[in-house]
Order: sequence, then structure tokens, then C-alpha cells
Amino acid sequence: MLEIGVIRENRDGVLAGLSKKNVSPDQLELIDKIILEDDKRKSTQTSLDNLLSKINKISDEIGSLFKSGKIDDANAMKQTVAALKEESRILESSLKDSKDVLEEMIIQLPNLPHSSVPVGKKAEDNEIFKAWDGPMPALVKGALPHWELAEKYNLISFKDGVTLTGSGFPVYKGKGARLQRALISFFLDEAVNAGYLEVQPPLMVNKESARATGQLPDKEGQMYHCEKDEFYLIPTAEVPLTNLYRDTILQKSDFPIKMTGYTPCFRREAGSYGSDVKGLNRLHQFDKVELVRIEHPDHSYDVLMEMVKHVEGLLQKLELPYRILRLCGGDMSFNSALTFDFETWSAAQERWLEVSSVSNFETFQSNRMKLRFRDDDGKTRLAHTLNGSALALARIVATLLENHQTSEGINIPAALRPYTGFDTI
RNA sequence: GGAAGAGUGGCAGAGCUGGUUGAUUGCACCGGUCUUGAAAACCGGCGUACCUGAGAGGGUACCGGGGGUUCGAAUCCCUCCUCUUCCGCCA
Repeated sequence: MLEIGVIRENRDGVLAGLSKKNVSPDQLELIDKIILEDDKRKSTQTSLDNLLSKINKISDEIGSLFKSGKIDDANAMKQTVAALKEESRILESSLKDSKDVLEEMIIQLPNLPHSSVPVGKKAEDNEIFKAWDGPMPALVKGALPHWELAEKYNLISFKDGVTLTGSGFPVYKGKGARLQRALISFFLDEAVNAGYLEVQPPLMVNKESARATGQLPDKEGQMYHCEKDEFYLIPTAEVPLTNLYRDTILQKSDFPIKMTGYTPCFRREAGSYGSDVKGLNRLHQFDKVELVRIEHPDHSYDVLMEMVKHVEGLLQKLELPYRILRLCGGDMSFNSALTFDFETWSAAQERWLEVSSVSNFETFQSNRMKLRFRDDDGKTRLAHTLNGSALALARIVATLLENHQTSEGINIPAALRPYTGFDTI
């Protein structure tokens, strides 16, 4: 959520930023409406405070009158307060209305893009931040896409998943299951070695958590919802990990905060279809190791690059061809100020698959969740939050199987062998 | 799931027969005096958010969340959440 102070003080800058994110003209018009409503909110607050102050004073006087036995005088003053009280009720409800209207408007605005974000509307407009300059995998004749490899080597059963639950819930078996476990352990170990605290959070969160990281109300339809208990299945570990610091005031010495967590992720993926959802490309449940950072605003962009390096290291160790994109304004998520996407080349599918997204949210999430730190001057300021996948399993498994297939079988990258316990599938 | 008790400032812990209580006190923390330095002792400071003001400052709200009673509530009532103990059930 954008800060109201920023909107007020830097109206033109906010408009320019939103334009870069290609928001609709309706949303641009919101800016002036927001400023107007906030003016109203302020003046209502002032009137209400003055009135309440008056009521408080009279109430004190009534107290003293009762004590000194002047019951009649006290009762007379009660009449005065009753009238003021009625007035304050009106102001109170007007103030609440203003706040609700403001919140509803502001929450519709996406985060402002960082100055380095390229102008553009679609995925084609993304900037190739780092292209792949190594050799592309030379696939054997008759190379198969991962869903056929999964069947051929009996690694994954999509059919069994349909029996148990539905499409998008694969069942991993034998070496397929072991590969999952190996990747999770490998990613977690890499993160822990890089100084991240391993966290195992709940897989369901309450409404407040989902709202704080920005999933609600924006992605309501994308989350599985347990209505009876008002819980949401997490779409990413970002939600519980970041919410660990909801409504917190940190000391500067608490930085850096580095957390990692493995969780299954649940996404309804309403509206997806076609080749996008084939095999492991898009699932309702998949495993992911996530990195979350909470940082001082002065350092968050250095941290972002550090995270990019970390993810890059993982892909190198898995011996996968990859490229890094800097997302353009139109392709970025609602919450992000700057996002780097990682894609690996799926030779058998002849397409790039997104396997990681690393973002700086600046104060967009921390403003919602009141995540602050005490700065040198003693004042509280909003911290910056960042996160990135390191990595998402399903698509990594897909490219791993496809790119490392040979006529004899599928080779396991050396870095992973201690975890799998086997060299080939 | 049933019964009882409890949720107060960073922590501990008063207040809870309604009225200078944003809240006693202790610890922690910050500044100062003292000291070669530290400790101890003493003095002072020490919540968050919003409104207002150039600033100094002034005001409002907040004692788990929400609502109610009252001129006035941390204190009374309702409701939800959480914790503790006992009973029941169970991986």
C-alpha cells in the first residue's frame, strides 16, 4: 500500500510511476480523489479532537461537582454533554467513513516502479538483464518433454493425482519423490550456508496475514480458502515468513533479517489453460524454498542484487541454462518496485520457463503490516521487504529432467548427487 | 469438545467497590553527576498512532480485538480471539 504522505508530497512523481506501470486512467484519477478525501479526513479529525477535548474537560468538572456535593449543578452539565456527545457521534462516523473510503482507494494502487524499471506493457518488453552466453543443451534425437520422461521412468503420476484430488496435484514416486526431497534439502542448505534462518511456518494463514503481504484483496480468487475457519492456504512462504514481523518496531541493529523456508504452495490458478498447464508447468500445489529479507531502506537494492546472485548460483550448480530478466512496468506484480525473473531454457519444450522471481517491495508491504524500525533520530520509519524463490521445484524438476536427458537416462548434476544418493535416473 | 481462571507499556507486576491513571513500582534501556575506566550510588529521561503548530508545544485515541452502558471505563456488560489448568478425545 502506498504511503499517503508520499502521495500528498509527491503527487506528480506518483502519477508518473503509476503510468509506467500502465495503470488505467481511472486509477490515475484516484490520486487527486485521495488527496481530497485525506484533506477531509484531517479536518474531521481536528473537529472531533477539539470536541472530545471539550467533553473530557466537562466530564472532569462534573466529577468534581459530584465530589463537592453540588448534585444539581452536575446534573445540569450532563445536559450540555449529551448534546456535544451527539455531535461527536456524527463526526466519529464521518471520520470512519473517510478512513474507509481512503483505504479502499489507496489499496487499489499498485506499488511505484523503481527508476531502473523499463517502460513496457507485456512480457516481450522485459529487459534481458543477463542473457545466457553458454552452450545450449544438445539434446539427443527423440528427446522427450518432462511429462513423457516422468511417465517413462515412473517418476511422477499426474493420473494418480487426478484420482486423489484433481488436475495440478501430481504424485511423485520413487526417484521422482527422492529428487523432490533432494532439491528441497539442497536449496535449504544453500540458503542456510548463506546466512538465512531456516523457518518452518504454518501452511494456512489468517485473513490479516493474507492482507498484510498484499494477497488480499488483490488475489482473493487465487487462494484456497477454508471458509469455516477463515484460513487461507498459503500461495507462497513469503506470506507467513514476512508476517512474522507484522506490527513490529525493529532496532537498526536487528538488520539484516534473513529468513528461508520450504513450504508447499497452493494456487487455484483460475483462468490458466493450454500448454501453460501441461505437466509440471503450472500446478495447484508445488514445493518451493523462499528467501525473505527485511532491510533498512538504504541497503535494500544492494540486498536485492545479493539475492539475485544467490539464485544465479543455484542455477549454475544445477547446470541449467538460464537468463535473467528485469521486468518492465506492465509485467511486474502489483506489489513490486523492482523484479528480476529467472528463466531456464526448456529445450524439449523449446521455451523459457520462469523458475524464480526476486523482488524488492520497498515499503509497500511494510506499510500495510506496520513493519517499522527506529532510525538514528529516534523516529520510526517503514522497513523494506524483499523476497525471492530459491527455488520453485516443479519447473526446476521439469527442466532438470529435460535438459539432462541422454539416450542412457537422466543425469543428476554433481551438486545434487549427495542429496539424491543416485547419479542417474 | 466441556469446565474454570487469565490477557495491562521491552519484560515483570499493581490498579479492576468507575472520576487529574497513559496508567504505582521494579528491571531493562538512554543521558548526566561521580570515577583513570567500569560497577555501585544519585539525578533526569524513557510507548505507539493521528490531528494541530514554523518551532517550543498543545490536543485526541489506545490497558488482547470489536461493540455496549455512563456526564465519565483499564475498571461494569456483551461478543470474538489467545493463553493457563482440569476433564474428554486423538496423530
